Amino acid sequence: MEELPTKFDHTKEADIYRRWEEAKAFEPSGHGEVFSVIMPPPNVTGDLHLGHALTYAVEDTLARNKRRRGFNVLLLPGADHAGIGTQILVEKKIREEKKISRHEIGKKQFLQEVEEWVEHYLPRVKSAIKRFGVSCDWSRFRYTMDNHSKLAVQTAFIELHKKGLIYRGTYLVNWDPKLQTALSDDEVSYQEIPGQLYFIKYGPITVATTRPETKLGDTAIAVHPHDLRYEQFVGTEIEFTNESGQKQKLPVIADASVDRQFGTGALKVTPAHDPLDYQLGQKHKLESKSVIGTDGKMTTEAGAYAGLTIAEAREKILADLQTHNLIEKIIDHTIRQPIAERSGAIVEKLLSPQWFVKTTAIKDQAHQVVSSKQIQFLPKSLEKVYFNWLDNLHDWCISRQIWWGHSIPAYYCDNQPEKVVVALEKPATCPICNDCRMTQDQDVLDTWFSSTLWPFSTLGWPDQTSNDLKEFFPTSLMETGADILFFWVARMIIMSLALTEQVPFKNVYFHGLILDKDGKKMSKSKGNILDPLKLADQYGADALRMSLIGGNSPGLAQKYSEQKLLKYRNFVTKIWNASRFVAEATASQHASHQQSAGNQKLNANLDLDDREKAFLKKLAGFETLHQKRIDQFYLNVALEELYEFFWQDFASDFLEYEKGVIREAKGLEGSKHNQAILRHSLERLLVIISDFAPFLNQGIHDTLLS
RNA sequence: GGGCAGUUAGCUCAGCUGGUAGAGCAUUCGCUUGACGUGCGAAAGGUCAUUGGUUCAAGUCCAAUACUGCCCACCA
Repeated sequence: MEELPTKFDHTKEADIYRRWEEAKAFEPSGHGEVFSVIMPPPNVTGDLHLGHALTYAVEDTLARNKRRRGFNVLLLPGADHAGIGTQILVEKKIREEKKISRHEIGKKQFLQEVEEWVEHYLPRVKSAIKRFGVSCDWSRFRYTMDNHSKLAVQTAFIELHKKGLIYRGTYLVNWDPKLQTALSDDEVSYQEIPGQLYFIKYGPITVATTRPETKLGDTAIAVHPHDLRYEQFVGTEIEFTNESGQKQKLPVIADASVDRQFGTGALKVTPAHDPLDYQLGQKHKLESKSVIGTDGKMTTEAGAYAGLTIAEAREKILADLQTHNLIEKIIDHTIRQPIAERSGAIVEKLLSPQWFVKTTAIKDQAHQVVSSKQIQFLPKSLEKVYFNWLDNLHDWCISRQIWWGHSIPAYYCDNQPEKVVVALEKPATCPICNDCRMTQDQDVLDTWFSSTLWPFSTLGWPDQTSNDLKEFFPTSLMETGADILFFWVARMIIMSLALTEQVPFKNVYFHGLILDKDGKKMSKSKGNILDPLKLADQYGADALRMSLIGGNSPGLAQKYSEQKLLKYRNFVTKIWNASRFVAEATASQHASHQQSAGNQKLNANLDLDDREKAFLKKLAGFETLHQKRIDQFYLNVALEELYEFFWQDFASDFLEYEKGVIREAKGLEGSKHNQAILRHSLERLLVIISDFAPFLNQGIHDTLLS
């Protein structure tokens, strides 16, 4: 008899996947209860990290479990065009390779470069997903910039506009001076840095500010209505000497939002460059004076300071104030600086015409569907985080002044540029002036706009007659990282309610961040990235999948190291060898019975001893509990228990026992039933294992149990 | 300033609806040349962060405290 290999050859995994794919094993069966999962589309930038691998492992394990139990399973793969992210990378590429900027290369040529980039990376993303063994339906693969997605995005924009949920207006937005685009609130993070608080004399009133250069855009002084120190000035105009030595006048207003404790209790109001000041300006009908431009330099409104960078302007204005003895004092003060998450630039708040989604109009509904359990979060604690986000929600700025993204179906009248028509096609003649050819909006949409339509745009929306939409929507589960709760999950809920009047999914499983072994975030700059593809090649995809699932608790961060991988690599080897033993010990018996593959019915006439009865009972109990764990999404617990049961109860105890009996019996006949039970038990366990380690299961059946 | 989470063996972490603490790795001892890039058997190691409460019974529920991490927020 030829020697069987003593370990699973994971280099064959890709071949196994190819066979599955050819057999079209992953398309929905068309019958049974529906289980639908739309996979989070990874960025086409091509970098898959361990978080992606974890997502795939969880989704695939669940999908395989449901599929083998007769569910009608849809697992739909896709990829995201990643607007700003991709644009930054392509800009970097042409800067390095061609030594030119995107402005030099021009929009048309630049987009060509992006398309080439995508063509290069998209296949990589697909093959990575395959490498992890994900049993998704490739015939339904979608990309956020494919033609159908474009139609969905345009339609969504138009419908929301019709409903009054999308509007255009000039508001204070987050401006990234480096990328030259507006950003949403969620794309801005804040860092605390040491700074100064300047006490500047405005005649009789001294105000405290961290940003003296915005002084040029002041249009009022605000104080608290009950502040006795300033009561006499409220409603009047104060006159004072300004930085240029000139006399200047500003009105004094009273507003309860002013903090009496801070600084001097008096606030200089710069409506064009600060959120609170902006609100004050709206409320008190103040003029707005934009002194900082989109290029991050002072505008002509800034007079003598025009053209200076913000830093230069600050320096000069402080010097000028000093000259006129207008600085009372300077103290150290920690300031919160807004940073653009993508580019790292310091974000400026400035007035700019942009498109917005009126998310605030849907937030009550968005709150309700979660509090009423129409959507369940796991872990539940994230519901509070979600509610908190909704409570603080502002409308969502969706226009971006970049090039790579979905275009906006809005057309301006050339004669009256303030007039706009929103439509799928550019009107042949302008319905406003009946004269011009109209110009399309040059901006593109925030990447997340198309992402938020994903649960239904992938299923055929806006085509209401789509079978997939009818059958699989709302989807059963969304599995993703807790870090994109706001960016994505919350907005999917809002957009789905606004456009389909349904929830997008019934369950959300959030996994936590995967950290390195020291508990640090993995990032390229730190050089502590573990590449899941390399790990899969080194240890096998099954071991990788199990190591990620085994260490994951919903919502909690996990420290990850190759040590965890070793545990499951050994588990794979253990399963292989237990199967190898059973195969060898039962080969002749098995053949003589000519059992058909998959027939796991145990002959009822077999005479079982107590030990065997006990084991089979324990096995049945384990199977029941295991399925319960899976149904509750406790995959980590389910896997750990499987590990224990297989290794201890099956391999070390039961298998060793039967091995002894079979050896004793020597002759085949004497141990026939022991062999049958052993084989039967193994096959039952392999069924469960196949959810977690599909390649291994396939390999065992191909090589050992065939 | 507000919120959320974590704190369990040396390390990494499990522990569902409360009932005399578990795994992997590391350590110690023994065994094993035919399933097992090893495995098997055994040992050692924890007052489950602290304090108080509920209970016949708490790592598990409640309250407070401490430390760590994360998120949110218009103190200019």
